Amino acid sequence: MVTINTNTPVDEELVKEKEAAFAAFIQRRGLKTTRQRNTIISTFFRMRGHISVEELLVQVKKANPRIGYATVYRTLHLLVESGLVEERRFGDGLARYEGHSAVEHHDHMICLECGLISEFYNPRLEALQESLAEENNFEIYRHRLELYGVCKDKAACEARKQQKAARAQGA
Amino acid sequence: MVTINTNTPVDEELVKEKEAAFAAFIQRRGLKTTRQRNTIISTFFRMRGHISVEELLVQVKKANPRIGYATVYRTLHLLVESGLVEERRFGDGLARYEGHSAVEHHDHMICLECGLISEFYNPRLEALQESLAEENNFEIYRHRLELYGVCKDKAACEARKQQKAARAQGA
DNA sequence: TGGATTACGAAAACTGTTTTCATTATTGAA
DNA sequence: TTCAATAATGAAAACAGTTTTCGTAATCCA
Ligand SMILES: [Mn+2]
Ligand SMILES: [Mn+2]
Ligand SMILES: [Zn+2]
Ligand SMILES: [Zn+2]
Repeated sequence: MVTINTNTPVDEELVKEKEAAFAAFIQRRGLKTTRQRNTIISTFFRMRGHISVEELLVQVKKANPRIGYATVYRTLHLLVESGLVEERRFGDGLARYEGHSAVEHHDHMICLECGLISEFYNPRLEALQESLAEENNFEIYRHRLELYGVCKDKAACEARKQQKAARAQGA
Repeated sequence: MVTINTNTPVDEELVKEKEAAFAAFIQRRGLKTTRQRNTIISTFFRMRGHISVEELLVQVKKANPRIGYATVYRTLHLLVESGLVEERRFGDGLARYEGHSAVEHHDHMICLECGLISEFYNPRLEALQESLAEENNFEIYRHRLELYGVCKDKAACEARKQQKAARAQGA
């Protein structure tokens, strides 16, 4: 298993690449380059994790308070269409977005106590899914696997939970 | 792999068992037995597949047109709480419900062309997930795995698609 | 630089679901 | 059997997240 580390700082090189890739996409589609879209994508790519529209908007407004959420929604759709970003839904009723990690595809473990989302990738798991699809005469385009449960490290889990509560209080 | 067959007729024995189990749950919780709830659950348990609220309400109204969707929603929540029914979300934005099949837990393959949902269960897959969780110091409560793709049997897939379109037209 | 085209932002609309609230039904005790 | 107390119902309003509308503003190519 590969467990994907989310705590490393954001790689500026990579961000620049993604910004360029998005610019190319905009070009290709005959769309226009705008101040707002640039602000939104450069904010987004510098954030970590699985980001909700709300969370993104808060950050975006720090750079330009006049940007509204319609534009954020619209830009996120473009990011998804460009293939640079994936939409996730972990069952709390809101869409979350993530730029691709180092590993192209990955699945998730979600702690129901502290909210920690761990990412993992396992080739045996992927292969097994393929073979099950094969048996059923089915061709897989994409899949989603989410493991819901709790951290076994209760101390760390509780600490994250506290931290989260404090943040919610302050906000 | 076990592929679960959804085309067999509903087992009346099993339905009666489920109705009894729900009655027991209602009792245990100190809730009241009502005409509406009985209608809703007996309708639900006689339907097959992954049923949306809308689909259920249509059938329920045939037995009692005065039943509103608030009661259907409320009863479905009770069914889920009772453990007799599971809620599913396959990404089309609406909740779907299913009574347990022969196999307690199962995962899904969803055809993006014809909408066919195949159910499967594979112990190796389950075990692999457990071992991945173990490696990550995580305890799984539940999981969801969905494979999205297309049927390889194009003829059968197309036929289902046509049938679906015809049904939508007629409704 | 003009002018067709695209994007923006605020607000309204939409969708699936939940809640409210006045009314009705169920239930266990008298 | 009544009789409350309690819970459930149904219509409509509220809700949350997201999408659409529409008048105005920005972009960008000839
Ligand atoms: Mn992820
Ligand atoms: Mn199923
Ligand atoms: Zn945790
Ligand atoms: Zn198909």
